[in-house]
Amino acid sequence: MATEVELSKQCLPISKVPKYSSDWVIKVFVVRRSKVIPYKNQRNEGVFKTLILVDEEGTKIQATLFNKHVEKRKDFFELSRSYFIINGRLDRVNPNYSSVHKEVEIAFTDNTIIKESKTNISTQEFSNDVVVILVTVKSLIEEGRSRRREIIVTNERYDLTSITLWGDFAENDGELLEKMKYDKPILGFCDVRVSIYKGNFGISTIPVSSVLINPTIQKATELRNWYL
DNA sequence: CCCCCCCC
Repeated sequence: MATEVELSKQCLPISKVPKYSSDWVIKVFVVRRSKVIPYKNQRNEGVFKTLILVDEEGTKIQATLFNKHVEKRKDFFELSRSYFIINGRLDRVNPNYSSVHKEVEIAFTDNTIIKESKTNISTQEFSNDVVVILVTVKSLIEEGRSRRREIIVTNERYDLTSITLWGDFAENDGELLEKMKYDKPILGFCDVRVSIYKGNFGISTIPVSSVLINPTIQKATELRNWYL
């Protein structure tokens, strides 16, 4: 197994990895990890899990673990940790499903090697991010299978803004934020949707969104300093 | 190889 230093030298940014190739090393930071989701249709049955990863340039990419890879890779991809991915495969995104990257996503093969890195990537900025301070967390609303939870946030101009968390953002992240709300955490939202309801500007999560809690990025530090 | 993309 190559060392951390050797792997770092071989690393390519996602933007430079040749498309549809499977001989490369990237280093990514985990911004989102779904739970294990079972599926069943006419052709296939199994489980999958999706990840959203970001590299040092701020390029985000989705990765899907299918079936045996869910179990095989279960000790990897903790939130807010960095990993080397060696010899994964870059596949074209399936237009039927949402993906955070327009063209490609990562698939895992039997030849793919994952190695945790001891140093986090030094990303200062994620593409499409909104950095705010948490003000209030409202309660979870369940309607049928739908789950949503509204939170109120602010920026340094005191623009109070409503963000609606959907699905597992409402359940998992929402519950975590409920517990942390008095600490006034800084939140980084990536790839969210802007909406106008009754003349009010608001934000909603979508399935490709990610939420970073107290991210170690410049904008978060500036906002924290403003608040203190 | 794939579930969700929504609401007052």
